[in-house]
Amino acid sequence: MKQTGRPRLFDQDKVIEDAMKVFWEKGYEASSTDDLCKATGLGRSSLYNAFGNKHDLYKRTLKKYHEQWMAVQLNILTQPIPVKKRIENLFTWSMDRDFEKNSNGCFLIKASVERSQSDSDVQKWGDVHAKFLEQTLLKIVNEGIESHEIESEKTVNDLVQSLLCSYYGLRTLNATIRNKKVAEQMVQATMTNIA
Amino acid sequence: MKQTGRPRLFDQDKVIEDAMKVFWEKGYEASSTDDLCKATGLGRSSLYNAFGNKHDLYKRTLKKYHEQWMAVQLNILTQPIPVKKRIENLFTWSMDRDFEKNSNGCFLIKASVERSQSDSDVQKWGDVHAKFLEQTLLKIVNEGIESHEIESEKTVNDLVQSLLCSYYGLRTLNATIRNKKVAEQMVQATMTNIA
DNA sequence: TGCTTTTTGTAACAATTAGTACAAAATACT
DNA sequence: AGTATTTTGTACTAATTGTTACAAAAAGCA
Repeated sequence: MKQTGRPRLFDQDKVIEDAMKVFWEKGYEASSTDDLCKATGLGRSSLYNAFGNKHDLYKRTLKKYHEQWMAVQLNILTQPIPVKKRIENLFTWSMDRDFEKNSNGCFLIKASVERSQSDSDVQKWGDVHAKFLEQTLLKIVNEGIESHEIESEKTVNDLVQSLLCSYYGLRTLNATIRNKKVAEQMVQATMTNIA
Repeated sequence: MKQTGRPRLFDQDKVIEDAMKVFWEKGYEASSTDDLCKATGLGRSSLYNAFGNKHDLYKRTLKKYHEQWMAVQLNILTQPIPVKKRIENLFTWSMDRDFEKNSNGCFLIKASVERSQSDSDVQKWGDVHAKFLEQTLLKIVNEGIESHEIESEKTVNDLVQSLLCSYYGLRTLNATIRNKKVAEQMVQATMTNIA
């Protein structure tokens, strides 16, 4: 179903991705519409015509981020390798992202800490992302218990909650301490909890 | 040593505290100098005359926050009660702060996630606060091991890193999920790791 | 009483902010 | 070719931003 009217000169997905980088790096408040225009290459008219306003565009970036990384994390956690190794891979993968050049950590964590109190869209996507991770971990920890890969006196719930907590802690500390050696120790320390 | 000149009509400490609330709630970028004037009751002249500029005032609030809560946390962790109970108290105390009305979590965590990448003062105080917590935990976990209160095959370091990670994770998740029941479960799950 | 010093209130500054008005441009359909 | 529809570029808005200028006010000291 082709549209009538002048065709767009830009790729919508690419623009959302470019805008995401701006919000990710600077945060919502510190990102000006001018920054967004420059980063996306769009003029103000095109940006407002296509996305409504700054906050609507922000929402699109949150959704896109969630969908992208949910897929990646799900992939890591469903590989045909031992459960513990998969979990460790999730942690080392996150750590590697956190220590890439110009990394700003996890966009959704940053957005949640900055704004979830005052922005229900941020609240929603932060929540969705955390719940997804929790459910996925629950599934594979159960898998590990059934296959006797994981043997623990703790309940499945305790194991999962503790892992989720460590995951968010690692990513937050990586933004604070910024020391890869320390991060690696934390991953190892976390793994001892599902020994 | 009394100063010459017109005396101040305000209490410096009170002003820093009021300004802290603004930065804490809105973040640095979203806090306008007008917000700061209104919250502190000072005119623009007085504020700039006394604190230089917005960022210098921000620095004062970071320092004050660190010093205040460091004292509280240290007090919790050095009570004459079992080590495990002290650690649990640190977690429940933090959780209670996170679920107070209009809570914005830990100011330093929020500031670090928002700005530590681009603001060396935030970086510094976030780092100092984390290191303080780490060192204090190290001291009392050692204490717990020597008194045989804590018996674990894990190294002291692993225990401490895991606790620190869980602490930051809990506080970050409390900003994201905002569910006290879940938070309580996480504290319990964390405590099973130093069983 | 004057002189110095500091604080205070008012007014202003240039720059930036998010968002809009409007006409020209580019397409599809008739 | 002409019309409808959408996108685009330029210019603009009104409000807000952080910061400063300056004179009046309030104290100590001579």
